[in-house]
Amino acid sequence: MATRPRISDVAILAGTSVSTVSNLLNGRSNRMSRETVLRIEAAIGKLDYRPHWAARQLKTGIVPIVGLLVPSVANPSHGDMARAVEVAAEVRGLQVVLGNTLRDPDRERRYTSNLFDLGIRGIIIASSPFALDHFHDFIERGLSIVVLDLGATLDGVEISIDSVSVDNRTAGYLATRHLIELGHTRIGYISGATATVSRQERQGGYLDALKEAGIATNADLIAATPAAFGFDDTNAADHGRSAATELLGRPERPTGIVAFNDMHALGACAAVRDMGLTVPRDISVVGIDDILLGRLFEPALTTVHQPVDALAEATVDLLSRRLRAERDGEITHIILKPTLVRRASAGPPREVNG
Amino acid sequence: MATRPRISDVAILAGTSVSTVSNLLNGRSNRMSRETVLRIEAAIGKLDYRPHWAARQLKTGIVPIVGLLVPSVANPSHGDMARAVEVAAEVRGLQVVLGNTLRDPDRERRYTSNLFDLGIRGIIIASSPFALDHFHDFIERGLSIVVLDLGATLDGVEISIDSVSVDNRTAGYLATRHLIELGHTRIGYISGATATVSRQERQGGYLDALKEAGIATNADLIAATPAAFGFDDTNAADHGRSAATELLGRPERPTGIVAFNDMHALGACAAVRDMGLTVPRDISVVGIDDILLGRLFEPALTTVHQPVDALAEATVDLLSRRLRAERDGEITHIILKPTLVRRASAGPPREVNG
DNA sequence: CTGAAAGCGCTAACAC
DNA sequence: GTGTTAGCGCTTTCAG
Repeated sequence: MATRPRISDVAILAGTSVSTVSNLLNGRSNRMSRETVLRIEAAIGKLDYRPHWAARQLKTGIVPIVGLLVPSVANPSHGDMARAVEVAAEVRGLQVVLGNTLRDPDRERRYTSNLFDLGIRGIIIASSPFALDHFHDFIERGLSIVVLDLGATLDGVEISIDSVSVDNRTAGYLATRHLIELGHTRIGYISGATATVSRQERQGGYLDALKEAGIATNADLIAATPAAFGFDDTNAADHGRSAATELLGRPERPTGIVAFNDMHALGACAAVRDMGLTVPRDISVVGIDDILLGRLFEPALTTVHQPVDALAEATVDLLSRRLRAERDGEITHIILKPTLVRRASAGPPREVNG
Repeated sequence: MATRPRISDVAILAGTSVSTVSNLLNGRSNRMSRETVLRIEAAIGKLDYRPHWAARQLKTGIVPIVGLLVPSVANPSHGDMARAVEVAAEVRGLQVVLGNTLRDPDRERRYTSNLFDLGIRGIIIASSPFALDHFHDFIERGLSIVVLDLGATLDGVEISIDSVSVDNRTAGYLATRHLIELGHTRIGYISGATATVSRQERQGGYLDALKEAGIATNADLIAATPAAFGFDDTNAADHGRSAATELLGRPERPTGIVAFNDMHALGACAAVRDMGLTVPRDISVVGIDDILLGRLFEPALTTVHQPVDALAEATVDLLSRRLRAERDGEITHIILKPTLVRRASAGPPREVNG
């Protein structure tokens, strides 16, 4: 187990001092001659020297790691988001540590606290949390947070944390308008048990589209699983199935369903089948997210695409700039546009069909 | 931004010395009086003192973080595994840092190197790698590795790294025997482009079952996507679909298909539909893994269950004991038993049916 | 049973 | 443009 080279070894080999090497390492190459730079670089290469992060951290307080809090990576859409975040972080020399919060504020806090103790000063919350209060003291102690997947408002008030998200309202709008354009007039909206901001927004877009088309909204066409149904993110599809089953059991059932997300949509398709009906012949279903699996289902899921890679990229960029203190003060909200992806789960309503 | 309490603050408040506090913190409470212990604990509680990890690491070289390398968390089965590993690690006070390797040895090495530089000395490789050579120098430098999802042998030779896996051979056997018991005699086996150990093992179990039943094996009934088809883990279902399409296009096509994993099985179901056939009426499909999504599909996937939580638990336990140097020398291979889960994607073959 | 003191490897004043 | 040096917070010998 060869002992690793230290900065002093580099200095000796390069025939210079430790601080000069340190200066170079920290981007202050202008303070020394071109030749010195070359000598030091040669020495670093020769010794395969890598700075000791803990030692550096002890001094600077900085760790090249960011935390990523997701409800549950077991949910394919979060898994995909985690993958995208990791790619974006990697490019910037950051490692990602993962935490599944199950949307439990206690877990969120415990995780954040653990990460904070490790010296981590940047975390990404990849879900729209119910509230952010429980992070406030960490923020005051120097933690930077970027929320991924959240509108710019929380409970109607402007939030004071950087955020990146897709335009959820437009997403709900596009999904709904697509059904309207296909000829549907009785369109339902389903979601799971968790009252997230994005859910409200998507529902808002659904209502917008109906209004625009002059279709009266109807509370009977909106269904969500009850809170008692359990944790939404691990079993999102079950939530969708349950909500859709309820919706379809009501009088004057809809001919088309907009689901809060693709997993719910997939569950809704299962519910339609459960009743002996067919998608899209009897009931059309449109999801939101565009997860990979949607293409695999029969029928392939019509959905609204969320630009996952771009979202992740923007999020990590925002966070890493915060960490490098390049941006002080001003809160940034980045909102990306979703796009409709027409596949096979939505078609004209049956009445019009025949 | 209140400055955090240090060990000396605790010592002062407790009316003792820094080293005594440190001794207590490091489990050497026997070196001091009961009273001292109490006083120190009170002080720690009062100040809400938490040791500074970087400082500790600088001295001890230990970081309470383990790395987790998966091919791609975007793959639901890996996502679920990552979730399980994280839960197991959390219990032991360990954080998990995530890396998607895409099964690229270069990426595996780069990741490992990054984590090593951070002081991380334990990593879990949650996939059966092709080879482990590129980890050897890290192991020599003190890295502990546990491979999750790998048999005890690699290319037929006993591997010298701790491993935990399901009994892949039995998994393949159970899936195949199920089809045989249903009356199938022309049974195919499909897998993706990556020649992992687990794939070979599962295929071995498939062959075992055929042999046991006195059914001649037939190379025409085995299909895998070509390497050129691209990365298996992100698009596992596409691989399954492609391999199944090929298999079903051959003369004397099988009446039942065993897929290397559930994603492939789901892809195979899609392939069956592509041809205008029905699962399980025309073709039965059995997967291996038991991912959550399998229950959602129509028909619900018959599969072989892999005890994910137990696997993760065993893996983290092994690793954390290595890290605490509780186990020296002896290599451990833990192999857990899979079980068949009968659902709806496999039934009697059509000939027997009518 | 307790405490003083020497670093772990690095950074950033500050002095030359 | 380059080098000296005082710590960052902790652990751990080693003396008392």
